[in-house]
Amino acid sequence: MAIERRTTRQKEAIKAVLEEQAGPLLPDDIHRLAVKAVPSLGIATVYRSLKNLQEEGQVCCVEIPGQPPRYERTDKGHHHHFHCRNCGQVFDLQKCVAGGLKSLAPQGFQVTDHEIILYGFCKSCAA
Amino acid sequence: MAIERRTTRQKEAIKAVLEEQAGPLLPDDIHRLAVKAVPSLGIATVYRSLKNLQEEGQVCCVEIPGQPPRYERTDKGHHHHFHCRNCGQVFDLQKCVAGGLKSLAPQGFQVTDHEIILYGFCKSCAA
DNA sequence: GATCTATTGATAAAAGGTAATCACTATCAA
DNA sequence: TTGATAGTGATTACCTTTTATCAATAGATC
Repeated sequence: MAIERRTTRQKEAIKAVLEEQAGPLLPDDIHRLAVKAVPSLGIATVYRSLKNLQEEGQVCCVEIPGQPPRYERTDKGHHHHFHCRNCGQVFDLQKCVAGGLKSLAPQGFQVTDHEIILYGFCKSCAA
Repeated sequence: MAIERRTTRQKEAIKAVLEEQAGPLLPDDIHRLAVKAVPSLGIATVYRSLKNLQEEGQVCCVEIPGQPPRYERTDKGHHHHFHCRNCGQVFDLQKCVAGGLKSLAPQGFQVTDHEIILYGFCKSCAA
């Protein structure tokens, strides 16, 4: 039998944080933000909830090279990310240049998907 | 005073492996290949040499999201990578669509560099 | 060849992020 | 309200990659 899922303040707080925030967040960021709603929230619960939300398809993992995984809602559609070299924050990009990408692969290679990451300085840090 | 650098069979073997191989390699791959030339080679020496070669600018680090760092020569110029979802190998791509990329960033964002990673199946694994 | 000391190799240990444990709490159907 | 049990929180354990340790080895200079 499938495990009976219960609604808890902790899960709701974690989901709310992911709803509100635009870009992908680190487990630690999520914890720091969700603690405001549920002060007793432990980091273990954040990891557990993220795992569950991933299994349920509500949340997905975003990996920036050399950094631990971040998490974001899956309902944002295909997009890529910008990583600020100053503040470390990750922002969503709206558009995608996927069109020409497949042509980059050598003959015989089969491209199923791709990742584009821009690096630089975000609006606040560039100023 | 700067540290006096000595030429050793170990360092030569590690550099040779990086010369011969096309794509970026994991420290463990480098070790496995270089051991053929210097059977006593330890993994610690691979890490030490990679660190030195990086400082000297001869080698740079390639990071595929969710994977440990790989290393490759710096003399290959600007290029990106293809990661095979089957065999896990990483291949170099020759071309780059950098042209349109800066337009992806929001107003006020300053793009300094970028990363493109294609995923799929390499020639051998697609067959 | 002798000497100095950078380098090595085996190992232990660190670092960073994640998962397991377990007693306690709180959800929810009855 | 009650009872069964999913969920929680603090902590420990874990896992993988990387670095530190240290006695032994081996380049480079004379």
